Amino acid sequence: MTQQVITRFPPSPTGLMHIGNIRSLLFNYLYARKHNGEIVMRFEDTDRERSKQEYADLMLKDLEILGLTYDQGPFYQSQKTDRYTAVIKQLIDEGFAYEAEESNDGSGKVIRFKNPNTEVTVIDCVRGEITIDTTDFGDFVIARSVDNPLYHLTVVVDDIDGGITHVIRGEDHITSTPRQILLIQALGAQVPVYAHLPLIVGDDKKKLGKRHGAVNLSQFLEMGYLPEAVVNQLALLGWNPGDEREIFSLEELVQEFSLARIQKGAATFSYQKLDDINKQHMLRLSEANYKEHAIEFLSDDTRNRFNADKRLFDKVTSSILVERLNKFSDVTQMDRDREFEYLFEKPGIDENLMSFKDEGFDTARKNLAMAADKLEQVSEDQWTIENIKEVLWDWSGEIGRGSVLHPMRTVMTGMQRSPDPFTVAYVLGKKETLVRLRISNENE
RNA sequence: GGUCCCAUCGUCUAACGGCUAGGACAUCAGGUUUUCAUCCUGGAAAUCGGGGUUCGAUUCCCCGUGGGAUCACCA
Repeated sequence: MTQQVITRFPPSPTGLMHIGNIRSLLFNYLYARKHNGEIVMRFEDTDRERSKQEYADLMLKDLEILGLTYDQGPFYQSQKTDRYTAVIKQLIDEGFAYEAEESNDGSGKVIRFKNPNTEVTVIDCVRGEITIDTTDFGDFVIARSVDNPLYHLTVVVDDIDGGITHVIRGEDHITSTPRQILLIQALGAQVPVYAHLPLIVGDDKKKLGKRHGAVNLSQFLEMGYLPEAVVNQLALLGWNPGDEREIFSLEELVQEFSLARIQKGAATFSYQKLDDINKQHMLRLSEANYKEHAIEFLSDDTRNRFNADKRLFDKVTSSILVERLNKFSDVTQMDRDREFEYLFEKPGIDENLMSFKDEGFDTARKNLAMAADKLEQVSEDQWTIENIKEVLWDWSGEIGRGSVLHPMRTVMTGMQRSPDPFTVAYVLGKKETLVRLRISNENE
């Protein structure tokens, strides 16, 4: 048996969880789970100024939402200073590091690593061997003082202490890898396997950032995207299963994942593709789950009205929403456009709207009366879209479908554009449908 | 600028050196449809350029061009 795989989630709690962040964590997750390994959760919070506990808490919550579980931690580097201090002292004692006199703020000293100025070769799963001359780095700083360590030092110590076997991270870390390898060698530890992921970029090909729009998970959730869709999209940015499948749950991704199928080139984030992936994940949802999400995106007013008639919302969801939504926030837009209004209130009579082409209102009214008579014959318990359509289809074909269906749809909804009349009639129910179709009575 | 990385349709990508370069999203056209949405069918659309190696390069090598990352007492 080979060595147990251990990967890590090492975010810095200096802000909200970022898409690029999540992608790195996701790949660490997929690789570890695929190989029955473990994942260590740790916060790299040595920057005392910028790190905040609240960010750490929010990040943990995001991981939970995404389903990215870990096996150890969360650990906080800020709580391990004794260990780092010991390592720094050891490095100094062994001549690998030294205290330098200068310091930015003019006070105190700084700890520098004594660079052996050698060439270091990084063996990377994605890119092969990358050789870099470390002379360029000079004697880089590893700590502000013996008890105030910096990133490169803490990463290396934690990876060694945690027995991390695979470091999977963004390509932006590639040039700092040789520095870390130098430290690992000085500490006499084993160098992990590296995999540097291609960057996710915006339309301008630059690393995805705030200026490109939404980048935080919470923003995507607010826009009505499903966490599993975000995960799916991120996995496909820089990786593919080797065949033409595209829709995967997290579990399915674990099954298919392989470092060998990671791309080298940067990938542009696409909302259009996300929409498509999201829609397909929405269709995988159970009806109960679907409704739960959809109702969240309604205005309070509309939500209350639907809550008062759960059966109505069931019908709307299964016959209208599933057909029309790409993401759940689309219901917010529909709501704003008053596209649910007709469900609760009978729209006023608009003679122009109801007249099909140049047939005029009288024809419309006559056809509506006939349609009502036909529908009268469908019993309450047979009131389905299929049955409604069957009763009207052939007959309306004889006198012109538009002449019947257009007035019917508009008299029920009051809208220029709407779902088809059969669906609308089904949702409204038999009684209400007939009331709306029989306009003659009230006008005379 | 130094160092490093990368390069297939607009976008994400497939193609152990060998079919007409395949799929998805987007787009366009046609069809179904009273409308919108959906759905069906079809189309257009790519190997950055130049040299090699080879019987044969998207694929391997070199040069160029382009893009990106990184050069902190941030992570």
